[in-house]
Amino acid sequence: MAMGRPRGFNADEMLDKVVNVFWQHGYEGTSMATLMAATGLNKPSLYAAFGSKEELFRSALERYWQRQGELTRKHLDGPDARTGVERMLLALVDIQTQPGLPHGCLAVHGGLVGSVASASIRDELRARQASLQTMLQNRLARAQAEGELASSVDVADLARYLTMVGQGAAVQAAGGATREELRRAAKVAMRAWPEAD
Amino acid sequence: MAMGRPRGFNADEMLDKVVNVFWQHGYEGTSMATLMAATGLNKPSLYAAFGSKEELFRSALERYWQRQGELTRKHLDGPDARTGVERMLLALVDIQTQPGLPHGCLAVHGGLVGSVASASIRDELRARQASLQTMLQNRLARAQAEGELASSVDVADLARYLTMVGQGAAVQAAGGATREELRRAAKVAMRAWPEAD
DNA sequence: TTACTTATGTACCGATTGGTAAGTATATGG
DNA sequence: CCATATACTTACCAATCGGTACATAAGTAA
Repeated sequence: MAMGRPRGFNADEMLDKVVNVFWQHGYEGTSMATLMAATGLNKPSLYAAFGSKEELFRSALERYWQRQGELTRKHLDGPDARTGVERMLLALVDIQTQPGLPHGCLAVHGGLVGSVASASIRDELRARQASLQTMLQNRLARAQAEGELASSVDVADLARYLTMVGQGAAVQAAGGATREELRRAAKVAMRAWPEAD
Repeated sequence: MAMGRPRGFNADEMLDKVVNVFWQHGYEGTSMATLMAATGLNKPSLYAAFGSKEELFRSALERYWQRQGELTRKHLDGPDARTGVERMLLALVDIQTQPGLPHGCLAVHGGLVGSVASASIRDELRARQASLQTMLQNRLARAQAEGELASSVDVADLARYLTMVGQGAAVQAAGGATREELRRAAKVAMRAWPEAD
């Protein structure tokens, strides 16, 4: 069997570059021409390696989500829920303000607006955010079962609040807030943590 | 002097419709064809009445900002900073979850991502958000001068945190969170208010 | 009615969008 | 060396983008 000509680029490296472009400009703000410039590939190579623009975005999102998720989710298994959540918020801030990378959160960026044509993309991005909120809520429910949180605490409300803080931090980061500013803001946010009773 | 044919529509009413379209889909997610469908006008009428798409967006933003700003800024003059800020957050939530209108905040929606071509639009939207943050900070500084806030409080940090909460609420609202859910989240957020010492 | 001025409807512009057909280059397996 | 299979390059596709030229409709001032 003939093997055919090998491709002249590393698909994984290229996907990383694609992630950054989508991260910075969003799905609709990124054109195939932009991706060609960022990767140095021409269009047929991109399509052959990754499929359509939408498939390419989903692949990029998957990579982004896994990479950044590893850096955040692990913190929830901290010594207690409070410090776990605080560390997770701080890790989120760090991700959103990495030097040399786009600031903010890819999932938040694309989940807000867009033409009707890209509605399914928005739905997926929102679903990702919701899954993170659910994960938080589960951690809080566990803390409540273990007695760390009072039974009077509404873990759904608290999880929504914490998610909101993370999303707000993404907006701030995209708008130019610095890592230190956001770290301090995250610590202010933690003051809303329910007092032990 | 001949007066010419009068226009067959009310420009102010049409601008309101335009506001809603930009609010829902953002600047780049909205095409002139979408605006034609939403207003019932044809392209030359839109251009004659409002100028280019960018000018039309800026007019819509100005209208949006003034309208919603009236509903929020007034609360800052409440009996004290704490209740003023809380009322403002709740008013913000109400705006972001009005029935029959797009959910979220027009300024937050468009301020995150987009192609390089629309960078000046993003800059303006971010500037609006920053101005709100500054207004909040000024109110907090006044409260500090009046003794309502301890001198140890960093009003810049607190203002950034509160802005972040509002921006996070916009993300949540765009993602489908209900008014009641966000009202409860806003009350959780207020627990971070510095204790009187 | 006539002259003039502005609004509207249609049809178009060049540029860009996502996506692809077809020819050529470069590897492997026989 | 040869056949085959895959990748790369160029050129192109229809559709849509924001924006406009031009002809016609509809009003006012004389």
